Amino acid sequence: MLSMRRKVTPFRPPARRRLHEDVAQQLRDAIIDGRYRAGSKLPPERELAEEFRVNRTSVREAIKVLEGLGLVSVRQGDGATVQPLTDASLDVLAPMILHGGKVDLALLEEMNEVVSLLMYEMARLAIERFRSEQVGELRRLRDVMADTTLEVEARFAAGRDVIVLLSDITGNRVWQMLARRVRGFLASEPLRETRRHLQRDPGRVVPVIDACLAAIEAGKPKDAIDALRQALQIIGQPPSQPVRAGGRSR
Amino acid sequence: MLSMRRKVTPFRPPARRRLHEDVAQQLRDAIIDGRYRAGSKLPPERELAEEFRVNRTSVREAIKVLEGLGLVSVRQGDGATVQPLTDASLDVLAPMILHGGKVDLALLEEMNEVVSLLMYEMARLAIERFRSEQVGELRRLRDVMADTTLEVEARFAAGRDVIVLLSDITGNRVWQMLARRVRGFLASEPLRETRRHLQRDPGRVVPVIDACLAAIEAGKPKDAIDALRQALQIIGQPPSQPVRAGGRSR
DNA sequence: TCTTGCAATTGGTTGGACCATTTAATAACC
DNA sequence: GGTTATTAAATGGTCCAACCAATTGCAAGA
Repeated sequence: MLSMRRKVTPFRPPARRRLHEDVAQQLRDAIIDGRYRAGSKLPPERELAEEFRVNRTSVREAIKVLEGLGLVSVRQGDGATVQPLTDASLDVLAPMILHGGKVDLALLEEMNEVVSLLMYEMARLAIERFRSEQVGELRRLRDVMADTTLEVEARFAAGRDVIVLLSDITGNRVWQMLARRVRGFLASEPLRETRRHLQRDPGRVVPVIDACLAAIEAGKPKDAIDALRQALQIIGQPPSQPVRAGGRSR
Repeated sequence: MLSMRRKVTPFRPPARRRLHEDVAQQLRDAIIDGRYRAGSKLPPERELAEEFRVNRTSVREAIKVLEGLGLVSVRQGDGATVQPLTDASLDVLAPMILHGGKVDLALLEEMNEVVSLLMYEMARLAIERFRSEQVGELRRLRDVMADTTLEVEARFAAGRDVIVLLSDITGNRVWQMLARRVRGFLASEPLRETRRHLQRDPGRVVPVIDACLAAIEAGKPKDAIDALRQALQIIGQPPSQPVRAGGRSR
């Protein structure tokens, strides 16, 4: 039926990164894993530098990143104190969901509750403020998502772009910023890996888009919003069983 | 009638900050003000160091902060490229709303649309999942917000704590993280200044809380949610005219 | 016992040197 | 002349060593 197309470009981006990024990621994961508890202190910079076999500068830049994520609080003379994960930036959510190679399904579902509610409200506003000249781009993205001859990742990317497009339609800059953060979040490696694990299908939401487009063209935006609400019931809940179609063995 | 109590402690925390924080803030404001356009490049680190009269290290740490905020993208060999503000972290929203001493009322309203919808959905879930032993803390916060003998800022803080409390009641860690970010956002200096400018009243939402508490104790959570929805109409929209009562001249 | 002051710890800053990557100008080649 | 390889300049990344500044705890002294 649908041929699961192999990756055309099996290349991985070179893992060559900046030193402090590597250090920051390791420390970040250590905090997420609970190896450093909230309230406790990170080892002194000089000590970390020695352990990582790296200059103190790199450690400092790494800690600066952690501070920006709200994972630690740094005070001169005192050290870097680990903060509760609930106080951290949403940017750490992705590595929290997938850490140690395991998917935290409970957290994934909690994330789903928030994101789907968020996206529903945003889409609702977008439908109310829709202007006809914006329909073309939405239709184009829909076609990409539905095209099973394309790579899975490209189709997912189109789905994420729909989110950004809807935010642009709202004409609200805060929705625009939020949507772009959500896009980045969904495009992050941990979330991709999670989707691979759950074997999600990018075409899942195409019927919803079709229903909305049809309703809008029929001049019945209310129906489009209803279709969205119904979709929440479907998309909001991860399938209890992995999708069966086209299963890959690994 | 109600005596606008003067500040008991007129002390300001010493503005002694880390160098790179100051540099980061200046650069951040420059980007927000449009002095550096999206797509253009920041001056080289060495140049900035000279201009700021600081060491290159401090400039680097500042740029690292900007990178974490998504304001610039740094590539070795090439410089630091300014990113569109829509791609930045929500953490820059506060200084965007109040920059150059002026409040961007349009952006403030856009923020309000998003935040009030967000908080409404979260509160709705909280009401559905409410457990009786959690009512005490909510009532305590309500009393603080209603107590006009307290400092205005303390009453606002209680209001922000309500948000966090509601997120805890949902039992959803992502709502918890989101609520704490919102609290930090609302507690930021630009937002405080904005509230001072608009002369907002911390007691505004007390009737809403009372209505919800009453409905919950009456075993009618539906009514509580209805009260919330009605409150959206009131709170969601900033008053077109500044509040008249107790007006300060300046 | 309490206060004061000192010293150790730890983050913050500096200056300078050198490495790695990117870009553009330049030279070599066809 | 146009294309490709080379080189050099610009710029961020890392390292080193030293010193400054804030915090904390301990010890001496009142």
